Amino acid sequence: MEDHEAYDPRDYPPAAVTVDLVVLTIRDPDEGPGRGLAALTVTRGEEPYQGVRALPGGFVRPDEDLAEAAARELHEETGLRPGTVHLEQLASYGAPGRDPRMRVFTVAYLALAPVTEDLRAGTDAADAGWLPVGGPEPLAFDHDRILADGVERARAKLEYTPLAAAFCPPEFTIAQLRRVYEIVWDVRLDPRNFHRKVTGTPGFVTAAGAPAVKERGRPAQLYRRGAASTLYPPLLRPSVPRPPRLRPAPAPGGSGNP
Amino acid sequence: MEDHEAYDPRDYPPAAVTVDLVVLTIRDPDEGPGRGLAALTVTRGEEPYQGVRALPGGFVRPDEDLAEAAARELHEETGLRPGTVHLEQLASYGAPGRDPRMRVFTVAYLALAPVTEDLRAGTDAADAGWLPVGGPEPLAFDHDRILADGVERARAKLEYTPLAAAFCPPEFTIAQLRRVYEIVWDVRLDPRNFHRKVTGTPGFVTAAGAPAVKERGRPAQLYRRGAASTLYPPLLRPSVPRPPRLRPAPAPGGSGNP
DNA sequence: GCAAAAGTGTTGCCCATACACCCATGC
DNA sequence: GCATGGGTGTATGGGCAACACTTTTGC
Repeated sequence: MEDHEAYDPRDYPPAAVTVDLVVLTIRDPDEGPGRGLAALTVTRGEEPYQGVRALPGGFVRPDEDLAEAAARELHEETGLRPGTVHLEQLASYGAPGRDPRMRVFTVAYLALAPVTEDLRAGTDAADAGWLPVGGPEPLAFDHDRILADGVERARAKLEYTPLAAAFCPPEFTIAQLRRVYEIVWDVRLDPRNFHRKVTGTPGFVTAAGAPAVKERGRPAQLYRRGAASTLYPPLLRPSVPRPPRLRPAPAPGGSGNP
Repeated sequence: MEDHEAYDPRDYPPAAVTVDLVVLTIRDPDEGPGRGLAALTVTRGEEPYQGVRALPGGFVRPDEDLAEAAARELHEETGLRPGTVHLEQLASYGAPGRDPRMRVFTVAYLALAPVTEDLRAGTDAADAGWLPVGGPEPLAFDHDRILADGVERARAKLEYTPLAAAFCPPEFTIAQLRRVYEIVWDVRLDPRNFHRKVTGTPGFVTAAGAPAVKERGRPAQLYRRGAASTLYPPLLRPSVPRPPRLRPAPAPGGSGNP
């Protein structure tokens, strides 16, 4: 946009700007096999990559801001209304040749959808479906890279934001929330300490009036998402290996006291 | 890029994609007034916003990836070579009308430059200069918003990465590093605890051979940047007010023991 | 000696962990 | 009763803030 380089259309052949969506959800949070993170994908109907799964997305319209385009695409693909789900800008990708047809820049957005959402309500893409994250099937274009960036963003944000609740229905138990963390981080968390930590962090969750839901064992208290936008103190991933804290070494060449 | 919407040039009038740079540095780290964060700006030579300062930037060339374009612009504006400075993608902006001439999408990059760098070496923009962050002067287009996003990114990243060293010359003292934190976060840090914390975090800094530099008082040990890409444990901003940890309240409707 | 800055030792608090233990339900 | 899952109490260890104290220089 800066002007010390003039814009000459001959130097800059037509470029398209699209919005691609990384929509993540958690499947079968209580079941053993098949449970895990899944991403929304559509099967491409034409070349290139015909028949290959890709992230949903589309062109940014002339009257739209980027976030508006992302929200519109999300609604078209899933029927989810913005406000219901978390939606944030992820990153942009624009390597030459990433689409063989023309120069295409894409702005990727990350959305987190509740576990129970049914895709089929209002979707305009009947070929849409959830694809387990980390599977062997490669996506079209550079979408594997975009998906990996989205997953890593989600993993990191669970640490210092209450975003894990975005994977849960409006009312949820602490154990459900814990399973979100365990699945996304691929770790085991102590149920007792997790409970205390979550209920003790201001604004993370608020107790719902309904006292309990019954399945097996003692009924659990239901909670709703709290008002906080960041968690203090954060929940740090135990997966990162913690190197032993270094003793501040005496500086080399320093005048030690032998 | 997805294909369930065909691309029709009549629906999508020419769009340009640019890269804008938020280059931050710290001015006068030891002096009182005038010290603080500063951003690289250029004065616009033509309409719109003629004579107004703006972030440096330019068009992405057909054979360039986004990161390459950002590195090229950075070199053109400052003479800094990639590898010398930290450069990362920040966010993208594309509201309709943000440039009155045409639809312009911009991918912003954040760069952190050492304190002592002299701009004039190799710059092609003689009208470039450092503008104190937070001053009253508004920037052209939506660049105030982009700059604010860049500053917030830098503030947040100092917590869990060794990026503060990017503001320092190759060899620096712990006190210099502490002043970076104090300026960027606008807080006071205890010199003793900061020293212990930095030297005790694996990979943050490594002692340089040269024992000391003399100014006033006892000469300080010199350090270089370490190999770590993330800090564990992180240095948390004391500026965020810490609400008292909640006692996990007995759930309402729960069967308390009165 | 005195001021100034670098760097160390020490203490107390808070938090995270680990785990023993109690509570409430279905069968 | 017994299994199952929800939730609390408590001991232990470690990081961090606070601050007294020592070291090394310029004046």
